Amino acid sequence: MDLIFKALADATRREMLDKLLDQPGLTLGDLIAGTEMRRQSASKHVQILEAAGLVVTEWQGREKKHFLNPVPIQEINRRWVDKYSRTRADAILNLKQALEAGSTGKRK
Amino acid sequence: MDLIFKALADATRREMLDKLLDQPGLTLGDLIAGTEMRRQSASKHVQILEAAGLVVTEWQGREKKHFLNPVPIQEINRRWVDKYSRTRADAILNLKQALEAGSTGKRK
DNA sequence: TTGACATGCAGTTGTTTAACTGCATGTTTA
DNA sequence: TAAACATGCAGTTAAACAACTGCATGTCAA
Repeated sequence: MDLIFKALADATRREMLDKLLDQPGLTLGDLIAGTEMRRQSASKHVQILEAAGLVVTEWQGREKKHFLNPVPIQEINRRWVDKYSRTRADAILNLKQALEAGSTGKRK
Repeated sequence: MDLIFKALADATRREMLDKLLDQPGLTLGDLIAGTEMRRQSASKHVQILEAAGLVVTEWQGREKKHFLNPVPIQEINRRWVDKYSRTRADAILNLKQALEAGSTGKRK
């Protein structure tokens, strides 16, 4: 779970996932096309995404095709985001009270 | 958006959010109770959570009460997770083909 | 009004991270 | 089989991060 959150914490990696969502099967070369990034940097990012299970790869000859795996993200949604969406009524009430008290987060 | 993902990337901070979900209004002292962490470290984490909008605070005298704000997490769900949950059929097909080809991600 | 308390802010240090360069390995094609 | 190609792996470096210590500021209670 920690690996997934860490992987998603980087904007470059989120952009990679976006590309793979639109165009499944891109190679490493495809992924860096149009960017300033070196091949080796992108490769490291892919490793992190693979370790988190967010990207699955398949070798075809000398090319490595990359595919987005949406399951871990759905996992986050199910096991984590849902919990906070179902915020209990009293918690929301407390938050509202804090906000309505004119709280700015700054000490008076 | 980047601030939210970065804030969620740390396990300590996710635990803080869990505590605030269960017990709205905890102080900094409450948050570090039972942990090895120093007050100052926890304070830094809270700053990061506040900057991401995940935590809202209210001063009551010399105490600072902390509240979870579920809105940014719901934002992530709406603007980001949904996109990957609605993965297009052909993308899933491509992924399945990659997996069924016995791909281990390792070069043959 | 003074001492205990809750927190903030500044600075230090060790670890992690992300970029790079250089070289190695396996694959296709002429 | 040799050259061009796609990628991997190792090592370096600079920036970001997370923990700490020490000191300052504002609040409560005797």
